[in-house]
Amino acid sequence: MAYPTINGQTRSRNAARTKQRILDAAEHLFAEHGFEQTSLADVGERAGVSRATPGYFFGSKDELYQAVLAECFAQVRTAVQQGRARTEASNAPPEAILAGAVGDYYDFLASHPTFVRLIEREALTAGPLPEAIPPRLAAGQDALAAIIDDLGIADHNPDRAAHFLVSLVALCWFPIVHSNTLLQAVGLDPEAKGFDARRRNHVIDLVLHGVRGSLPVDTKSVMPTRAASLGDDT
Amino acid sequence: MAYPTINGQTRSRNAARTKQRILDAAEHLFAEHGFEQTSLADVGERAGVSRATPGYFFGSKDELYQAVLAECFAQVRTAVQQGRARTEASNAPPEAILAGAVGDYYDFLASHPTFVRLIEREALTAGPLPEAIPPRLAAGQDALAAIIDDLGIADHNPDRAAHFLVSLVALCWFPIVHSNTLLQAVGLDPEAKGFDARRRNHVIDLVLHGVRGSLPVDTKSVMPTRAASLGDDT
DNA sequence: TCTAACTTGCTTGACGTATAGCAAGTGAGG
DNA sequence: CCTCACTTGCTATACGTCAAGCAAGTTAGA
Repeated sequence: MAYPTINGQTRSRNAARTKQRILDAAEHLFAEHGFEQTSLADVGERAGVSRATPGYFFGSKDELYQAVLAECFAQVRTAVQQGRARTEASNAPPEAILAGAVGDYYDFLASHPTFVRLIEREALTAGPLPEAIPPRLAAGQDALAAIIDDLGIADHNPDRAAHFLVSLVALCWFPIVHSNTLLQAVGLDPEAKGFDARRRNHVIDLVLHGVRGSLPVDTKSVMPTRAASLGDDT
Repeated sequence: MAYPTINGQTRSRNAARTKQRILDAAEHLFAEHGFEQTSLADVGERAGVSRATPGYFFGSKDELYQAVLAECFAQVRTAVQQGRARTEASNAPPEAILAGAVGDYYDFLASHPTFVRLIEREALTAGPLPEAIPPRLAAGQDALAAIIDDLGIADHNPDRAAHFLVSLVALCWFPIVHSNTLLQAVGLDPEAKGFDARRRNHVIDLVLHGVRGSLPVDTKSVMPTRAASLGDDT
């Protein structure tokens, strides 16, 4: 009668595991329904624990959210750092490197839709009004700055580089957020086989042509190796 | 002590005006804080009426939201139609037309940030899970489809056109939603003088180069979205 | 090795607050 | 005076948080 569980068995006690389960459940629910729209009870239910356990481990709902965000940003940072390390080790021509980076970024986002949704909500919460910013936003801002720093941008030619970076992110990001609205409305199915490959190539095309101006670009020599190998994704 | 107001004066009663004020207040608050995070009391306060007046005029919170959405989409539709009419009247070359359309679209979004935020929230609410879709989404889907139709897309070569349209929207859309996160992180200030002009040129550049680069032989055929379909659509 | 004392993991109950919606009231203007 | 425009009062519900409690696990001492 102690720890009633799904099948009536007594559950083993394991703080680390439970904490991680709560974190995972929270990440999914926050991404899917937003912060205010997910209750701690929801999180507990999805994690297979009781109402109050999320609060027990994380103190408050806000702190749980912070923890989720932190974990997400940590993922991105390691991904960015890995990508950068690989780039530095390669002797490929700049265009190939750029194409590879764009492709990698696209693949990362496409395989982490919950992250994208989470950040998108974050961006909307950080409204243009100079209201007192909820403390849960600070972490995100800092992490974002760190990532930008990891990318090694912001040194030379800030404005033009910045616009390109924004465009690049936008092109990869947007179809994920709007997969159920705009994409559907224009007849694109993100679930379709090969969609990600086509979209990725389209983005790379746009960015390379943009970077090169009107100069012709040999697209094929620039394709990342992964473009052909990936049929579908997670 | 019936209708206490800001200055203690008796207020005149005017249903239409009050309704519009409530609608405006709701649009702003929904866009700024999201649906769940704005209470009817907030709307009432901002509109200068009492707690329950929004409910009195619109029945329920959901219906108020629907009304807000409907008004927003109506705005977009008229803007799209006006733009299209102007395009049809012009004899400019396809590239100029495309550039003009992109610029118009950018300007519209830049001057309607609440609309952008509203739709962005909507897109996030329409999660990938096949849950029962809230009725408030239906209006958006319909209006969006109508707009696509107005633009005369989806005729020939739907996939390429669709991807270009998505990219175009993404490039204009993204900086508005992420003005306080990514843009700030990369050192771009959307409030700075001339930012919109620079961004708009950047977007037009990217799109034009992309269009030109992807099908270098025949420029006109690359823009069926705009140039070839102006006269006909379903 | 047995067990009693103690710690940690987790649950249930309770309380305060926010809020959507309803119902009854009240005043203005035709 | 009567209807419409609008208000205040009330209720039900949902949720975050706190506190008490209990069981599983751990350590210390015989």
